[in-house]
Amino acid sequence: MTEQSSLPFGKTDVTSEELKQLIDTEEAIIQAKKGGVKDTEQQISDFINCIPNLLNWLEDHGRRYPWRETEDPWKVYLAEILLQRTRGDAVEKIYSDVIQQFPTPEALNQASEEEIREVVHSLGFVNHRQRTLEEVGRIFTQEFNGEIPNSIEDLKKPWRVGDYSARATQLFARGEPMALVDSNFARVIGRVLGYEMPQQPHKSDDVYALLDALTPTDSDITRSFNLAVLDLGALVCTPDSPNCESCPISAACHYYRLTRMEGD
DNA sequence: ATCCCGGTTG
DNA sequence: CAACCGGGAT
Repeated sequence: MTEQSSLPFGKTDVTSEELKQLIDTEEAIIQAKKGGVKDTEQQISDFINCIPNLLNWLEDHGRRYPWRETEDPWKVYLAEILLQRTRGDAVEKIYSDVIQQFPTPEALNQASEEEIREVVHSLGFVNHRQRTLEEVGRIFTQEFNGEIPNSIEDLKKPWRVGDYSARATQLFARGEPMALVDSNFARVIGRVLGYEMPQQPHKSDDVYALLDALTPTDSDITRSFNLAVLDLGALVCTPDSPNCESCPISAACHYYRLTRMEGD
């Protein structure tokens, strides 16, 4: 059999015909129009046709982080907390230490404040992180019998665990199809579609509606799709000087067409 | 929906 | 000195 392994990137070998069965194109068009996307039907169609390229790019260029090699909800959840407003490379340096020191919610619950502060120190946001982790240990131990909750709502109970971290856990650990919205994601989608992003995209219901519609409703493809957009934003479609020449979806990119007309 | 916060690192 | 796989408070 050629059954593709799910980790680290999910399913990256997909045809655009398959994708069209898994994407709510009608809804995506409706939502895209709200963001002022020009020539909407064609733009969405072009984007979907480029997704296979995007997923192939991920297979070759995607970042391999340890939290992408597991579907253990605890390890994924901890990683998402550490990754809040923080570079992946910085988290990678301390990640194994965190997992070793806090292999379970109970272990975290037993840890001292100084112990927690020390291990996350290099990430910054030390006060945030300390309080969050303390609450995670206490709440998961006392209210959930040491288990990792299996709903967005419950995952958000500890202070400073919001939609992004909770959704990311359900997506990467439980395979629930849904879109993530972070700064990278918003920038990439905004540029490609020519969608006018609000100032805080991760709080916009419209943005979630658009991205949830665009996200393929298959566990392994949702995974690859989200990781691909994330890594594209971090490695190629960077904030100030995007490297459009090496972008796998420039053929469908509204921003790229603009820069070609102005530039060089 | 808007404003503010956070702290190490490259 | 901005940036970083956001979130709380108002």
